[in-house]
Amino acid sequence: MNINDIAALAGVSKATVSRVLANSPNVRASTRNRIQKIISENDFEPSYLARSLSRKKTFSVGVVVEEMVNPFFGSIISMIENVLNEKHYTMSLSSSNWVKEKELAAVKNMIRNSVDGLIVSPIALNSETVSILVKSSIPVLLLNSYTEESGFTCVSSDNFQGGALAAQHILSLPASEREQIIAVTGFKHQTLTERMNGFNSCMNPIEIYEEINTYEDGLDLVPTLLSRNQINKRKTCIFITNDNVAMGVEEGLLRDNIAIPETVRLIGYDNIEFSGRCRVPLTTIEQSPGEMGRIAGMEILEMIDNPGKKVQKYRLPTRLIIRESSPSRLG
Amino acid sequence: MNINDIAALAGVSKATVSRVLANSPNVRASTRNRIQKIISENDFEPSYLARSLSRKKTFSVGVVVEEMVNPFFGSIISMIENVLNEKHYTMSLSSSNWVKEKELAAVKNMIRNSVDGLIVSPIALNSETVSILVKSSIPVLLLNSYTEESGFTCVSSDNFQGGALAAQHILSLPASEREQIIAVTGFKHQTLTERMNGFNSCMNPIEIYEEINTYEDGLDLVPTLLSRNQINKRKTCIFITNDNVAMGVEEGLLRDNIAIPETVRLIGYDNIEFSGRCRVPLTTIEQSPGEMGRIAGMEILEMIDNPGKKVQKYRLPTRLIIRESSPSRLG
DNA sequence: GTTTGTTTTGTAACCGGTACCATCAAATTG
DNA sequence: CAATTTGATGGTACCGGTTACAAAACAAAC
Repeated sequence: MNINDIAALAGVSKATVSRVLANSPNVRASTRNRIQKIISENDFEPSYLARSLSRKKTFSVGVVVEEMVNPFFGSIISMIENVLNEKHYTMSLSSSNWVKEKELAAVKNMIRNSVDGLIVSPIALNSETVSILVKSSIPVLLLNSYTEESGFTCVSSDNFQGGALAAQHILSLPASEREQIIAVTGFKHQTLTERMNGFNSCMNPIEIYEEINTYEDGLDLVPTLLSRNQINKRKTCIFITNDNVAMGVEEGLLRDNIAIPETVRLIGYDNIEFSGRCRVPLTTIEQSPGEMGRIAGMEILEMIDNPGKKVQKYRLPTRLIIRESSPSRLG
Repeated sequence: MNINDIAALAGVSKATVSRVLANSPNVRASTRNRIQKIISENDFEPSYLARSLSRKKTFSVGVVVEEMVNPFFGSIISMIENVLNEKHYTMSLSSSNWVKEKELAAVKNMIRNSVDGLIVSPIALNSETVSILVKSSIPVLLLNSYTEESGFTCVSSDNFQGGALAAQHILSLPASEREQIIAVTGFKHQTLTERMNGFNSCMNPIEIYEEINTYEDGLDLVPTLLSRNQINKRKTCIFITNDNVAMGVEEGLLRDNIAIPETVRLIGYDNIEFSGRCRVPLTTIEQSPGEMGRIAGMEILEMIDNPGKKVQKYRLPTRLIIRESSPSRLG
């Protein structure tokens, strides 16, 4: 069942059916009604493939993120979808699972599918993906990533400020509560690096542990922490650039009967839903993934509608959430 | 830059370029090389829109779920995407956010976009969405939903068995540990109803609370629980058909200094990542969302390749995970 | 050097819409 | 009443590919 069939049934040309489909005013009311009746009687739905090809517009936006099973990206994606749907756009979603080849393939695929715009959360900024994006002729928005140089519109959290916020919280404590400072971060991703840069801009941790990426990594780090830093001897503050890892460290410490926050204070990052519900609720830095998604969605739509729009750099502020793993003061 | 431009540059007809694009063997090697050089020099990517229109095949599968910010659906979706990508299919994702109109719109949209197959996790089975799906001419797979009657292939967890498993765990306890049984469930969704049916098939809770859907609902339920059932007087087992809610109940009980599991035992459902990390780790029923996604993805691809394939009904078994909120025996 | 067979390439219809332009009837105007 | 405007509809090229079929090129056989 296609537009020709409907035209034949209605005894009109397909141009007229097309006008009805597009709600053009230049169709006599009686003709319109007749055609509409036939359309609904036959459950006819026009092919968006053909329409898109002809109109050179798909009303779809591609979204490529590092992972989906992650409440942070989940919130972003969900909000992007809401914004797009409101304007009758469709979202095409792919995840790279942190592998650059998959990211590149996903982006190429989106372009071949003629998306009207592209929102990408790149694994790295110096990648082939990004150089493809530079050449691309469609609007591109970088998510959760910030770059000064190129002509990209960026929407990211202010990770530097977030790291600084964590440091300032520690500095606000009495000196006796912060005899030694330790930082724990993950692999080399811009977001994590900036968090550490912000943190380090305010203080000098005695030790920085890198490549600690998962809950289990956090758990496994505890013995090292205890032996190398004797954190049960000196009042220690540990800043961990990721709540999930922080929960691992917390669990490890509790298993060794280290008192939180009396002996060790923990400051996480992300304010994931469960960081308020773990054994000792985490003091953490809150981002606004929903807001990031909302802005990214609105912005890409504006870029599509208005190709001359000038590049924007959004850096969303973060907030300190104080909980029991590191209260303002003890007791 | 399109296929005609490439053809002109190479001095051949577009049919020949099309053959090169499709890796047809019927092209002289020298011609093929010349064309391929021109293609890569110009970064030419064929339009999948045009190709799909012509081939009547999009290599895309639509997926409609209730929500995305949810580790259960996140795992499913992520695995579906993996399976599809492996076979060079694309996933189109939409979420209904539990509103039927959005679900219907999403499904219609997928169909208009000519997806080759559709995976839907329906909000309800007696909806307009499902009746559209019945009429649809493309392969449809119902996810997280089970229906005997119609010709749908279904992939779901065996929720009845899961509920029964929870009940059997309680029955395996000494009678002194289960003086009264309470059940807490959410809104009328097939999965939850079946969990309760399975549970009730083994025992009769003295009270069933319904429409308890969120962590906060769980938290708020505790005062009612205490006053109506005097759960601090009798050893009580509470079965809650959702871990997130169970964590709310747990938190509420702990705030009232009710001992878990000494006074009250909690049995949740889902085994979400954090149910092992909350204050008192939850005994719960584990599903296999990843496996569901894998099967759904493989199955829909087979249905697409082989339209005559007979309908399958997958019901994945669940497992009891025993943790501290209700151990096999106390102490 | 034809004839026949096999590759390789070109032509053109088609997929299912959109949109420009032409046509024609009805309505308005002088 | 003829001239002109307005409104509704039809004809058709086009979007960018694919593919059946025809034609041409080349190789092998007689």
